Amino acid sequence: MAGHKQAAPLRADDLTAKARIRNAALILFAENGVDATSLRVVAEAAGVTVGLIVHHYGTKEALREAVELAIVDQFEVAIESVPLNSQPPAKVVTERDLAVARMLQQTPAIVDYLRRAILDGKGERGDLVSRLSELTAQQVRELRDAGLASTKNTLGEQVISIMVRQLGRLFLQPLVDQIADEFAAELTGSQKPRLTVTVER
Amino acid sequence: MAGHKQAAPLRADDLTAKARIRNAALILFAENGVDATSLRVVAEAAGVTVGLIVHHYGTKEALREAVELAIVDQFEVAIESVPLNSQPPAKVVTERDLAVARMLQQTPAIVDYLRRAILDGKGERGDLVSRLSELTAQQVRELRDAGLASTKNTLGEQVISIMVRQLGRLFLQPLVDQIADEFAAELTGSQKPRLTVTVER
DNA sequence: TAGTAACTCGTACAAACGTACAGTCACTAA
DNA sequence: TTAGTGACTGTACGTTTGTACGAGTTACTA
Repeated sequence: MAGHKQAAPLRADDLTAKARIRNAALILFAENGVDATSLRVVAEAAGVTVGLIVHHYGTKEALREAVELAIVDQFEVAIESVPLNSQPPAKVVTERDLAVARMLQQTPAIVDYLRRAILDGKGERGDLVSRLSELTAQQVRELRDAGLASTKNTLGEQVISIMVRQLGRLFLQPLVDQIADEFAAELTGSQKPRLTVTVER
Repeated sequence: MAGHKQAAPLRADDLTAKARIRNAALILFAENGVDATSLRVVAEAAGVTVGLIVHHYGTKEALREAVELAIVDQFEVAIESVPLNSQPPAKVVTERDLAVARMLQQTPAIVDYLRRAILDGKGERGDLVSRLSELTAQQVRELRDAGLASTKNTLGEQVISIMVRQLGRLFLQPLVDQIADEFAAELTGSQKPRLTVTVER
């Protein structure tokens, strides 16, 4: 299942038109939402015409699917960049966390897209969130088999803990930033507040 | 500034058509987003025709404004339902928190709408978030004048702390719920996990 | 009672959207 | 060379959207 990924580069200058379309769509979807982004502005951003988008992806929904697939891909690549047996198992967890964090920081559009996806998520199986949860669950199972992750809590609880800790802070940051900007005059000198999200029970 | 509010009831059966339109819009905007909600479905939900919406509100943007105004109104009413001098000042804070929490629980559409508003927030002054921040700031100032709230942290920090603690949990809950549903089989017996959001520094 | 203002409806329209399709170009295989 | 295939363009079409507007109805006032 963890086959060799081609990793579909999200950042490069010489890409096929098909990839340029997908990357432009990710950025625009993340920034303005899928509904508010017309295929025409995607085409313009990618330097192609609307017809070509239809040619390559068929429908807008299929383009969205491709964008989400690319996002899951990035997560997989980041996680697999730290193999299970490469380090003392205690370090694998924190290293993988770091790799994902670096990936998200390098492609902030993914964070923005995820925020919207979770918001609009119809909770259907096959959802983007579902796929990421499954990915996380696999990771937890791996760690358990290696005798590392505790088996005291249920798998579901561990998955929630990981994803919410990782994503929750990123989701709430815009709220913090906006408020911080408005009271910038009174937040003298000190850096912007930081969030921590914890899951209990 | 804290004049007598007419409180614009959000839940009642005998309302003017104008109010029914606003309430239907709040619910539908919250559920599907503003862009994905056509004036025609709002009209149907309110039991009127599209023409009447235009007559009362002019544009869709103005209708959205009215919805947001009604939300801010609800917050004000909830806060002012616990007057400053009604109780020992130590209790005023927790009682006001409770009043707001009750209001949000009673009208969950407000929570959903807020989640979307923060997401799409263009960060402009006059925003919904801006207005709520200002409302919170006023509250904090009142408490400071009463000698209750600490003046050790800046006003901005206190506003962020209050709003994020109050709203952050509600925003992340759908994420937790969706994941919890998918691992329902493994979350045997135990209730759903609970979130806590804290702000540092 | 007459009149006027507000409420409500139904229709109409321009703009924007996603999609379909015919056609052009470049390149490869036979 | 010829036939064919995939990338790519431009136009066109049907649908849905927000908005405009005239006409009918109700309610209140003089």
